[in-house]
Amino acid sequence: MSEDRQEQSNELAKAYDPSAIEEKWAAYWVKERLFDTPVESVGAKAFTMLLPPPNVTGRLHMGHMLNQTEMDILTRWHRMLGETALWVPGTDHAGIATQMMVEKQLAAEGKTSRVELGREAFTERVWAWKRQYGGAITDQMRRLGASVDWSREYFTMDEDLSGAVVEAFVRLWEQGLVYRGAYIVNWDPVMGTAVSDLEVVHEERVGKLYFVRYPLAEGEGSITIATTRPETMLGDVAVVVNPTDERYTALVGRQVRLPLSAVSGGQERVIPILADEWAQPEFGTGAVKVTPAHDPNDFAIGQRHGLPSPSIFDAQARVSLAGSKYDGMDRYAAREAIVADLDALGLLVEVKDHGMSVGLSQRSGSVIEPRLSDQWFIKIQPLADKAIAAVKGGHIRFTPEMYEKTYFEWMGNIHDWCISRQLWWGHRIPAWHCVLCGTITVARTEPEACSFCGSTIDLVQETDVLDTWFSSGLLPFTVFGWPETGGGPTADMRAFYPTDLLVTGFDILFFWVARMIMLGTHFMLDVPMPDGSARTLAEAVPFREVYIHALVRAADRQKMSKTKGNVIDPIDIIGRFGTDAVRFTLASMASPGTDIAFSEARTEGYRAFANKIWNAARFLFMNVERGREAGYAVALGSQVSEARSSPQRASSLAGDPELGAPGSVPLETRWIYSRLSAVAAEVERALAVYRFDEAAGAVYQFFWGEFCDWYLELVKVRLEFGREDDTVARLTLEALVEVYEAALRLLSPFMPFLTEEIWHALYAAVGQEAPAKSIALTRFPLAADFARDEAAEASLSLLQELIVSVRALRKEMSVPEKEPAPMLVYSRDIRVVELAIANADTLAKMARVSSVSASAEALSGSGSKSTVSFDVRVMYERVIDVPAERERLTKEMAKLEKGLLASQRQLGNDAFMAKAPAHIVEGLKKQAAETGMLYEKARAALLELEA
RNA sequence: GGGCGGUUAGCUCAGUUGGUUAGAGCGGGUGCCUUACAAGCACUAGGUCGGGGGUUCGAGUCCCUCACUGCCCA
Repeated sequence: MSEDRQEQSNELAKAYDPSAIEEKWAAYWVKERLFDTPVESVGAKAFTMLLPPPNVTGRLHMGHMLNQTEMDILTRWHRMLGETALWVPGTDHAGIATQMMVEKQLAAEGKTSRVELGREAFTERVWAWKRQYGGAITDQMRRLGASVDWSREYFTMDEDLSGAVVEAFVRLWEQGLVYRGAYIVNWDPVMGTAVSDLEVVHEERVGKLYFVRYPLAEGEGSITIATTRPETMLGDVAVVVNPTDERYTALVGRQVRLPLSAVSGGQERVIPILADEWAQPEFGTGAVKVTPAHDPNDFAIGQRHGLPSPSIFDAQARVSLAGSKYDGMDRYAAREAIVADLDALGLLVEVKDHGMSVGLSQRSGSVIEPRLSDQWFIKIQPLADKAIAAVKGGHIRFTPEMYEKTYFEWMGNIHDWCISRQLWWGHRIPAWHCVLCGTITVARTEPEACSFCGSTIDLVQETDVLDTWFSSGLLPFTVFGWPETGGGPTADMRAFYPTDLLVTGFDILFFWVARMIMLGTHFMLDVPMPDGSARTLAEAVPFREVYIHALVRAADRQKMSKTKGNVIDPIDIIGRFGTDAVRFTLASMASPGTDIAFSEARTEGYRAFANKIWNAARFLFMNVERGREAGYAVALGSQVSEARSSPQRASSLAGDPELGAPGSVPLETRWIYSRLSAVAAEVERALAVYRFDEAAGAVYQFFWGEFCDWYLELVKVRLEFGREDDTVARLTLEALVEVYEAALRLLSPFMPFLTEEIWHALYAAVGQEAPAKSIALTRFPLAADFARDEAAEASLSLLQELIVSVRALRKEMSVPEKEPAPMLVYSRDIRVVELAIANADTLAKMARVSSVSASAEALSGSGSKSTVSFDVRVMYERVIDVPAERERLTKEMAKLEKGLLASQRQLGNDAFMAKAPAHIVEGLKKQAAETGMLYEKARAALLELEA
């Protein structure tokens, strides 16, 4: 057995090597199904989140990693608080992105195109691709250690989710909230589909503004119009001028001949000159052409004036005009040809450079062609109204709060949502066209007959599919089994809806967050509560809180992009520093509202932190082993130590007479428990408001700055085994292990791998069976688990001040590192002197002090240092560097004087004295007195130096 | 054009409802291979809080204004 334990305690390698431990635990968590959350397991409180589903074509990037790190920290934290923490993973079929990818693949392989393949074969091909490669991103998630419930993993085109999509669509249709019609939409000519407004990105470009003369149909004269798109003139139906524009008043009502519009050798078309508010007198010549089928504004003008809307482009944005010489030309080739022809005819007046905003397809990058076509829309206002009410009513809270403004801004100006896509990969719209009568029948399953004429043979299913965001907008309830069968909510819905929190980036605030709110409030209001009562808006929302995180940028604050070549691959960076270090970096840099400039230097620092944690464990194991050799067995979690249960003599500042005496709990142990309590409180406070940076900062500072830098050093003098009475050593060892174990739990949501590894090793080292399969299944440390001990904190900070003062003095006096020197201490508070004397061992170890003596009088001058609480002198012969010392003292005096004057000025201000709260005045008085005292001491020292 | 942010140490960022002498990490300087850790330890320097004005007993924090800068929407 002891040999076993020996092996166990040596289990930790000398150096921390993340790659050696992370994959092992990642696989273990998945294999053991530690984070599965069956509905039967739901306790009193559930904490539910949905993972923003990555595209099935996706590869993990830093944004995912930030998102998942934050969600995982929260999930692990809630789970450790004893709640049923459910985090649902899944992937999105990502219509356009996936179809585009497979098409590219087909092209690269030189195989037949999508069209040649045919719809059925093509979609089968996409499925095959999905089966083979679609798991890449979820595999990467597993590697990150994301504590999701893999048993609930979904894909948006799974059978049940697809069924829910059909149900949602049909209900919206039945409610009159879906309509179909010919409208101008954003057309992506590369993908050959309509896209929504949100999928169009605008880019500033320098184009040309062409001035073209249109001759009047009758009589002499012409009107010159300005356009950025001369090629669309083939579809012109009018010229408009502003009604107030006196230059053109006489021309309104007359007609022009449209140049180049003749087809098959016929006549040029004749179109009217009309007055319309939309024409801006200051733009170009003040006269503009109207092409209703290829410009949304022109379409509106056409509607106002009852004009026709001839389309002149096909789906690939090629001219489609039988008999025209431009027929079949690409839109840009047509532009060149038309401009050349106009020039030849003397109709091209001028060409100017012109800055303009060009709409590009988010996915394919092609220039959007506004196009008149038959599309399906959702009448959005009724949904938006509820979505606005949900946030206004406080049923959904945004963090940072300012995103509420953005949300309202968008919701207030929302347009109907074009939900149809002319793609093959996606949820096919459940509508059937009757070839006979043209009626559309929308149904849950293929209808037997036309709903209008009853024809049973000529029904053709709609070829369009739904916008990807339609199905993902339904996820908060479809993943829990909506639509309900039998009228009531499903068991999952009862337990998990509404979800508690959504963590996401602002880039999908409108795409996804807003749509979930609209669709969630719309559909879920109809689902009764578990007790049968009607559901209120507060319970219909898809989530109660939204936390919007920042963008991860490259170190130089540039946006990461493939073209710039500055993309940081998380898998690569994980390979170099370990997942825990990368997670910690992201968490500690995640302050709300600020983008993260990802810094490798920081990651390096947090790998060092991981290494620190690692080495602290090795120190611990070494001492556990030493204790065992001396006959002590450390027990973990089986007993509550004295210090943990109650602070001792909370009133005493210092000078505890029993300090260090047999049976008492040493000062630094009381202190570390108190600090542990404080840091647990801080972490809880910070995580509750999504301040990952503050939470991470707090555990970092505690572990490194307090536990390692002070506690581990301080206990070294206590851990002397084999004495006649080694109660102190035993108590200390026990506390050491207990505090460390608690610190591991505190750290584990942030650094799950490292803490898991050490936690198991720790139990092995003390020869106990771990109380859980994973540290993730233990309880999170709470402030109340450990006693705050103000007295111990005050005493220890005095001791720290003494140590730091002596170290600084030694350095100033160039005392050789290894040479101990005596110290003298003076204080008006006798307890301070007693504290120093009682802790002479500690001072010896920490500050190389050979002896501690009390001074009867104040100390100043060379070799001494004063603080508000004490004077201290290091006794050492040395040659004083007078100029250096003079400079230091002069500088110090200047600083003190400045502070002193500032506080005196304020204290002399009657208005301040009259109006400021008492504690501020008192504090300032105390500060002024202390500063004055230190100033006097510095002055005395300077005088002595000059003497 | 409309809207929302940001500007604090050499760099990257914190800084709660206005309150006592503005913090951290990295980087810099000096000294240490101190038996957990050189991926470490100790000590240390470094800031007119973008400019100007205002409110207040008191402003990094609130208001106005200017400059620079980023993002979203049209």
